[in-house]
Amino acid sequence: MARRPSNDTGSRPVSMADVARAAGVSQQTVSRVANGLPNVNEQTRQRVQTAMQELGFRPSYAGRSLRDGRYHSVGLCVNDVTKFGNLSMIDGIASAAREHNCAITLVEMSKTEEFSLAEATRRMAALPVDGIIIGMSRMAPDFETFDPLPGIGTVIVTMYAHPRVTTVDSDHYGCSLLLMDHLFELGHEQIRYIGGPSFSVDEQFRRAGWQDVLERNHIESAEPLEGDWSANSGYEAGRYLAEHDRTMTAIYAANDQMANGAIAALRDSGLRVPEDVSVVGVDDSLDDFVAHNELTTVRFDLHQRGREVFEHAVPEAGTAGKTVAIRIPGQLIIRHTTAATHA
Amino acid sequence: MARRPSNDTGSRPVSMADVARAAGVSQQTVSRVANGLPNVNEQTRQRVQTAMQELGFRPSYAGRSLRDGRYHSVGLCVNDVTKFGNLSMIDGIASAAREHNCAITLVEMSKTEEFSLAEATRRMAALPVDGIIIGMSRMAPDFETFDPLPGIGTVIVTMYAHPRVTTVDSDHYGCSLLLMDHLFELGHEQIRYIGGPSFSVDEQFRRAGWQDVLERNHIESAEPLEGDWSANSGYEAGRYLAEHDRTMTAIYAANDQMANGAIAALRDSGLRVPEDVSVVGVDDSLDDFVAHNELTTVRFDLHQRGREVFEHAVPEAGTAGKTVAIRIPGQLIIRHTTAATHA
DNA sequence: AGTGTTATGATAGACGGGTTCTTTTGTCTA
DNA sequence: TAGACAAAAGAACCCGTCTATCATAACACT
Repeated sequence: MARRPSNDTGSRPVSMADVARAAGVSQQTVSRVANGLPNVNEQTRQRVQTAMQELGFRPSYAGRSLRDGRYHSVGLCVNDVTKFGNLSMIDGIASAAREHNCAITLVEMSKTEEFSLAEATRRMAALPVDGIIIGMSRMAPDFETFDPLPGIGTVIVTMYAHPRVTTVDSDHYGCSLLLMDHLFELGHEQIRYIGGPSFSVDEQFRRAGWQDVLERNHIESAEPLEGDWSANSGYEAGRYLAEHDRTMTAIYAANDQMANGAIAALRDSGLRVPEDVSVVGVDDSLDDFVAHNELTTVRFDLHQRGREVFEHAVPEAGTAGKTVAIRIPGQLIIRHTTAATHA
Repeated sequence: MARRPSNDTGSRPVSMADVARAAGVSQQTVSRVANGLPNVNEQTRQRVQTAMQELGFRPSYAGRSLRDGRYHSVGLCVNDVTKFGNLSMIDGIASAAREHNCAITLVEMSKTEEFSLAEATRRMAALPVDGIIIGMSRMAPDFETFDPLPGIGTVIVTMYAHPRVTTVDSDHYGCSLLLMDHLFELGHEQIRYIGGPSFSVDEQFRRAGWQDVLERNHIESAEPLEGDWSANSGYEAGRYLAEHDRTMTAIYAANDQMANGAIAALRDSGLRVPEDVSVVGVDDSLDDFVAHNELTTVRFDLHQRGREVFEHAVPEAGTAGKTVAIRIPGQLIIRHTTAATHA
């Protein structure tokens, strides 16, 4: 059987051996030069470096990884790259990874189908990753029973806590408390809620926060409305509320996009914001899209979340072991869609 | 020197040899089971699989890659994940990669600093990638002189053509032609332009398209305005135009966000859209953020672009070799911010 | 008994980089 | 000129997976 050619012409990538042959030295000397080790004659070093240049040598990632058992990459699994939550997750993790001189190995699962943590883990495990991060934007069917792969750091980005896996997320419950407290201080009590799709984990926690605050204040909560995160769905909901609820003084929309839609709907219905109805959102995501963004909202520190996620997935000496659940608080940003009630 | 333990307790990842030992078979047989080869007794197969389960065996990515010289991942280098163009690129490539059962190795370069293609290539080359994709949203200083690394597919996402590298992009020049033709058909001639930052490659081509159409029709083009892609910058520009240009009948904003800002500015200045001034944008990116999006715009098929990019970066048998420049046309979407002139 | 089939093991080598150990070469000193 | 010592370079081997041979059983079918 024909041995692959010794790279006179061959398509095989250039190895240290090829460089060694070209420079007339041993492969070890090439290694020494490549890694800047001492005890190499200056003349020899030159010769080797020239050979490297000419042959276009690049060290084999596979060979090196095999040797030192590390990949310098962290695996990230999301279902849909474009969703605000996932995007901001990628961004945050990317910058944390960069600080650690690490790449991200990104796998996008099906955008529509439900996916299990086991499946996500299985796919990530076949890739060059030192740690696994799974964005769980909707409840996985095997969340309770899931066991992380031994020997590799695993983090799930979600609000739910897990007994055997570290979870990290922005505090989607706490943001509701911030906003609701703000509205209460302004005298609002009849606060309607426009949520995202009910399968969304973020939605579940944001809604729970809204509901709990009302209950704690002994206010009977009116039925929450369900949107799909889009401005149009917020508009629909806003229209409905403007026409059917005369007692409402404020709307809490579970994201800024829906809040923006709701504001448009209220104004189209002849209601003033914030004079007649106050509106709040979450995410602080409108700036690029809307001129003079005036929405009161909550901003999350997504880079901090990225760092936390990364550092728990790839524990840097010592941090290892403990399973924790980290919730990163948001920050209330008061603009001009909220005002005190008249009463 | 102490040999690493044979994994009674050791932290070394589980290898085939470990599984073989546990199952009391040879490494050969484990390999046969792992790869579903025939000629393995059903009972033995069971035993091996059980051992794999118990030990948590996962085949070494490094070992396998070293062996068969492929990584099943494509490298993607961008400067800022969150920018619309980059995000949509990631999304398109991710879905193309998934179709090929491939992952994406993502490297984010500095968001602010200029980066060279050589630098990007150097970093990507040290990672497990079968191909390299570089998003060049601003002109790289070494674009002209850049030589791709031999032996690895390289694609630059940009409108500029390159003699030695395949480039792919949405047609940021053609989109201007589509929009300008549309406006001309409606009778507009005094069409002002609100562009993105001038260092942006997309901006350069969109503006060139606007300018060329005017010149071709022997219309002296008024000074283009420069924004930063944000709605606020579009608002500023729109305000300025409303106050200083009485002859203008249409505005071409280089993206939807600025268009949206411009519309708000025009209305705040007492001008009606589209009755007094028509407005168009590019990207079709408003839907999620704005209720009842009525903006006439151009939509790009970002998934097609992703596929083209991917398939040229990782040529599937045969496609290899030729350097091409691919421009994917956009699609004009006429909504209700454009109308015929009165005259 | 002879032939073939199936199951498994033993051994080795390829892949590329890096470490460790050993050998060679060169220089300086007594 | 011999001995000491350091610098330079080479040889061997490991990492884990896969494949390619052989070799050796056990078993079935004529």
